[in-house]
Amino acid sequence: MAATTAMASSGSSNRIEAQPLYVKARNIMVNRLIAGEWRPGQLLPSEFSIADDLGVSQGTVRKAMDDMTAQGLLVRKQGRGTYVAEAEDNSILFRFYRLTPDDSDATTDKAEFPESDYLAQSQGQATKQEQDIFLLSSEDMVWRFERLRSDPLGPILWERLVLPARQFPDFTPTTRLPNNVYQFYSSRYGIIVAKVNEKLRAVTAPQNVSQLLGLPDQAPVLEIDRRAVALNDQVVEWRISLCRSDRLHYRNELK
Amino acid sequence: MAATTAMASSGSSNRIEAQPLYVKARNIMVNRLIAGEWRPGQLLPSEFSIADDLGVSQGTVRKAMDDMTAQGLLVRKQGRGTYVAEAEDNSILFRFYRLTPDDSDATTDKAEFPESDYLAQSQGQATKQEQDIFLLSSEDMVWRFERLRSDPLGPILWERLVLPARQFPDFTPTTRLPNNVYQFYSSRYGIIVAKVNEKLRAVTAPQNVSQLLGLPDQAPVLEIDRRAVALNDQVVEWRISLCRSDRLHYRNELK
DNA sequence: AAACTTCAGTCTTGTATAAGACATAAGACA
DNA sequence: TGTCTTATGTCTTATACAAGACTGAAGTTT
Repeated sequence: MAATTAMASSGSSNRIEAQPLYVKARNIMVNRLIAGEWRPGQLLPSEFSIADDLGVSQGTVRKAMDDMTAQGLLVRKQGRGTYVAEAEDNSILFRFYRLTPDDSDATTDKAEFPESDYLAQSQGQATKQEQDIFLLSSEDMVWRFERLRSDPLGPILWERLVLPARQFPDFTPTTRLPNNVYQFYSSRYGIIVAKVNEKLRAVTAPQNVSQLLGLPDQAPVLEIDRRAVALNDQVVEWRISLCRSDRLHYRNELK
Repeated sequence: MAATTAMASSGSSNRIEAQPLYVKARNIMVNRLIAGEWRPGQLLPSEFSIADDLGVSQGTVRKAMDDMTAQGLLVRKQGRGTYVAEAEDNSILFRFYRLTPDDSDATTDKAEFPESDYLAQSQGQATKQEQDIFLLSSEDMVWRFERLRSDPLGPILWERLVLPARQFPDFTPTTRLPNNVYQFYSSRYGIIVAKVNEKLRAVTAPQNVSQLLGLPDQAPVLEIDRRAVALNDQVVEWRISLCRSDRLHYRNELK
């Protein structure tokens, strides 16, 4: 082991922080991701060189990376190296997309990713609720989108999407979100979405929505309230979707 | 290393199966769980003794166990040993229970586990659909339950539950399921539920259900179609729940 | 001369093992 | 009864080697 380095405390000092080396290593590396020092798609230094940098062995760095890989943060390729995951990796396009046509039974048989029609897009001051969600003050601005998403058979869902303006500085009232937003956040702004929290309810569709979706009046639809949170635990996106439930369902696998 | 054992192939035979030792070890151990050789709650032999048994090193066995622990199959306790997980471990009571009152915001603030009132219970021949789900023949029998589940504030959901009779030989028309069924399957029959697949829809409640739940006629409710699958990939439980969605929601966290 | 193949060297991640640290429980002993 | 010792577990770290992937030199063919 190296003589004197950042991590190798080695002095059995009276510091209370009894934390395994690989946990410290993981924290350091995750912080580099948060800080944007390592950006999505980037090739990381090799396990050996990181180990050398941190003053630990390759196995320890590797164990730290195990967690991050399992979490989907990193992607390893034997013989080539380890990359910061992009939203497209791992067929992760569908990681957060749970809607499936009723007929396709196989779990692997994925639906097409729906297209989007934009109904409205505007910037405005954050409402009380939005301030709570994004931890903003009353002067802060947010972007709001309304769009209708459809697959080849017709409209699937209506959704309202809110983003804190600060995180997306170069937006204009005419910039459209791409189809895969998390890929977009990742590649363009370096925002890594670590998880999303969803709340599902069954509600009766408002008249305008049921019309847009081509559903009868008072039809029941699935309401999905989703908050995407980044690695630093900040909410970076809030969306409410109203999904038709007559030919689609929300599929979930719990382990 | 031991001289000649089951796993240490060592012969460099022309078999194509190039599988890492730790994968083989994991398969062997999972099979012991499936076979019931190791039952839920049981203390496993130590990593060293298993390693000795399989003819590999402790580290390899440990790596195999890492996966199983992450999967929730095993529970490790430093200094004591490794146990086969019980359904109650890991506050796993709520692992498959995703319904939360609207007011409780914190993810850790768990709702009370609801009580059950049984409306019907009977044994009968498997329908076509049930044969498909459980891979049964037309003569095979199933148990069917109907129950109303309530929390202190009143009824929450109505559900119909189907079990293949073969798996639960000592059932009678009056035996009630305990509140935590997966704990029950595990401790009594050694059936380890590895995962559950759920399909969610928004539907209008049938009149009898809306009455039972105290909802207005035509109220939208959340329909949850759940299939619990055991370690051997067999479906061991099928249930359809209709949940009130006015003061509860289904919460999901995707990583 | 240009294009292709082969192969060795060197980089990477993946696998297996060993040794010691740390945690817990049970018996020895004052 | 309380403390110490010991045995037996898991947990952490390090090391050695295997296997995949790229690079470039050397040879071969066209």
